[in-house]
Amino acid sequence: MNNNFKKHINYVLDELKYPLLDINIQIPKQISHGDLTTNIAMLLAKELKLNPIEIANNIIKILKKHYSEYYQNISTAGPGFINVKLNKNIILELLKEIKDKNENYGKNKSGKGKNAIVEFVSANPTGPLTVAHGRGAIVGDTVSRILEWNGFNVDREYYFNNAGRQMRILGESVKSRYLNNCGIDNKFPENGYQGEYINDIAKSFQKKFKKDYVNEKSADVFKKYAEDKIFENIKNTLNTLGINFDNYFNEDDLYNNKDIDKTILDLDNKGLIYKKDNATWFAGTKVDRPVDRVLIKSTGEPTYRLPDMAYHRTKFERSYDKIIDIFGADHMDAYPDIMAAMNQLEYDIDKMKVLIHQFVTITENNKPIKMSTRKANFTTLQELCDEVSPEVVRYFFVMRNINSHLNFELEIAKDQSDANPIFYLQYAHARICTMLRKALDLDLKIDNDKNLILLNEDIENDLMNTMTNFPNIIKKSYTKLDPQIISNYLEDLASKFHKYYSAFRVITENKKLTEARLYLIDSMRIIIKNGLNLLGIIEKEKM
RNA sequence: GCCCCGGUAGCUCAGCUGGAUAGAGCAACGCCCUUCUAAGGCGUAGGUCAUACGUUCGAAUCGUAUCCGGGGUACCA
Repeated sequence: MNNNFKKHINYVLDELKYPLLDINIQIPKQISHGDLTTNIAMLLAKELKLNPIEIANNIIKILKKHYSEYYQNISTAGPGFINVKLNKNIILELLKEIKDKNENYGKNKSGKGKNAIVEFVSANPTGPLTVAHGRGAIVGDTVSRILEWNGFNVDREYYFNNAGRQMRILGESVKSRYLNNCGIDNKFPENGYQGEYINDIAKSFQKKFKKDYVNEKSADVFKKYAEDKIFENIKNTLNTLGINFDNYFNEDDLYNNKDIDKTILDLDNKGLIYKKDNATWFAGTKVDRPVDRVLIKSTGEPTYRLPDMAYHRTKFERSYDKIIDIFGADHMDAYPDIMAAMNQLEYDIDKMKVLIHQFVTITENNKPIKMSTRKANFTTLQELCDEVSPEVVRYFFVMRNINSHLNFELEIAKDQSDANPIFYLQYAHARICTMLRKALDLDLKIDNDKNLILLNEDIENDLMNTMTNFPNIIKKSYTKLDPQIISNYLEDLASKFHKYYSAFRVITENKKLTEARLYLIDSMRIIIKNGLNLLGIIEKEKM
């Protein structure tokens, strides 16, 4: 309905020869203010230097002339708001859409025929995923789902590097533990990975190969073995959370197919490359970046920035219409250089959007747990999923704004019964299902749309307004690329439902009213289900 | 130093493309289960929206400055 109101206002502005400003439609906080409201008259007042109330009255006059069948009431209020109350039959038509579209209700086609790539997790296979990775994983997957609901074809991509120093240390760490376990004294590598999982991998290696490799000079065998084991572990964890990648992109490919060389060459042709102190530099300062950066070290090894640039190029070359990266705050510094480079290489960087999520702090009994893959003390994402359910984990990571630090109190997350909003949503869904089951037992119809006009309580009107706003919420979560919008909406909807449930009985002696209300709550069931599914959570029919 | 996030009720957070009386949950206190699931609802109490100045008819929301917390600032990823 939002959209119709917007269209109508637009038409009126045109007829009145007012400037066509961006029209902001809202659902008023107070029911008494009507179903929809706009502040357009006040915006125009500023523009035209006229009295806002007068402008509002002019708009209302034309609105009434053309569209009176849509609105029960149109009025101006306060400093110049235009409030409308919709005609009942308009709302009811919108309500019927919910059941018609069912599991597709809320989806739109704005991204139809367009391809999006979402890169997330991208953890190198040096250890199990930590809780900190979890935030990126879940935000990335949920953003992908939001894009899909808005019609995009989405590829989820995981970028990784299985070469380089960290991986070498990983191999050496496993080798050292293996030798120890075989009774051979040796020195553990400096900065080696100390986690218990290293020893687990070493033991598994020993079980498979016995003492075959005690005289092995290189650590490569161990590295490869560890990589496979760790990737298996990572994929299992992601699978637990319902996250599946379409593509794993190996950084190594960029070397093999010469993309790295080509990127340096092309940047050089733009005059952005120079040599200094035996290293190859990117002249960031020429393109509004604060400092120049080394792309190839004096040792001949590239820094991470270079393959990152070459990698992002492939995303543009692969013709994606939308390119989204999910990073943790610790990677903050790299991407503006990459954007600058892409811009210089004449790619349309408006297609690219980087979402930076802030840190996750894990506390246990209010004491922070330090997390480091290299040190031993960290909580893995898998452990967390095992302690609570994966669904609780998903919800926890999405219900906070990604720009805010997330305080993950283990005690609360482990406690399934308590202050956990996910149960509030599930409970609403389950309550509806119970009523529907009872209705079926009583041979009542839940699809009878003949008596919907009887839905006349304030809270019923409020519910219908909130429910039919769901498609707009999906659009908003897309324009803002913010999963939190969905969870906030669902909590609002569930709260209204629980109030309704307490205040009114659905199944009563009055059959017509009962069937109208059943129709209403079944529609609500669909929205809660769709919203939860969008967040990767399966609805519960019983609790 | 510079860059990026955040600072809203005792705690955890919504609200931030300026709008009508700043909202939830938890914790506290008091009510509501003969009636579709009390994992719920209702009520009470709790606020200098970090601070100051500015823009505006109107600022939690925008701008500038300051303070506090987190992150980044490598020829590490």
